[in-house]
Amino acid sequence: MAGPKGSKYYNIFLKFKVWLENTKGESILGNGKFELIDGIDQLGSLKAAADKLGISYRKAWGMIRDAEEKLGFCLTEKHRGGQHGGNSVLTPEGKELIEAYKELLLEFDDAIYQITKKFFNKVNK
Amino acid sequence: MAGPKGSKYYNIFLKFKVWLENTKGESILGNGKFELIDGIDQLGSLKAAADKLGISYRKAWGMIRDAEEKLGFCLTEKHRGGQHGGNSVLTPEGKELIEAYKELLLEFDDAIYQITKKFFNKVNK
DNA sequence: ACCCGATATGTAATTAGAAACATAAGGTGA
DNA sequence: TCACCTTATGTTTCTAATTACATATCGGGT
Repeated sequence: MAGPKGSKYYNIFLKFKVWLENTKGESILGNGKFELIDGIDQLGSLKAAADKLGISYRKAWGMIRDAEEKLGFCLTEKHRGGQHGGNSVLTPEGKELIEAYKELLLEFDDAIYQITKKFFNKVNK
Repeated sequence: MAGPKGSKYYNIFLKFKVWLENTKGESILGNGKFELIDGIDQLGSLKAAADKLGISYRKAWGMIRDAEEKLGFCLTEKHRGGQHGGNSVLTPEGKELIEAYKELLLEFDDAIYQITKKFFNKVNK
């Protein structure tokens, strides 16, 4: 809860978001894409990752293309055809990126907790 | 710059955003509205603040109404008519809020700086 | 009484973004 | 060679979010 019961900011929350951006100010990838990439890592296919997140394959595919295009290198290695129709796995760079991002989130959560507390303290009389 | 020249993440940046949200997951106010409120504080009128931000009066007015509605208390005190047509000033609560927000941003910047350094270190080979 | 400039607000028009639809292509095993 | 499943991608349809347009109100000063 954001503040003590009855305070002005009771049940109001401070939220935040982090993402990577290029010099043009375009978003390269944020939480949604990270989750998708993580899903590919876990499940071994874009289709399966998309299903897990409840988004269409078309959308998921576009997300990956967009991210890789803007980064300038590939996060995934795709294979189509074959016994199971195809599959996708992370490149070493992709793997590195999600690992770093996971740690980033942890550290962020920590920092945020402190800052949030201070904010509501100040604002709640 | 995000990393050393030639590194994979050269000219890629970590960005963030903070905002207030209610229990329904609706955004109450973020950076745009804070800037507007700050403008009102500095310039003494919604019109002037809107002009400063390059947005229409109609839009600015809607932003304030929306924020106040969702917060459940007023951030501004509006007067219409009179010698100069009218004016708006911040309520004590409004003033408090932008002050707290400004400090919040500073602390956020600080945290981001630390975390960013670590992130790009890990990800740039 | 009227003018001015700012607040107040409904409605219509435009745009952007997301989701849905459709279809091709690739490779392995039956 | 055909079936199967996944990657690959263009096009179109919806929907949500902005922006634009149009007006009304208010009160001090001239």
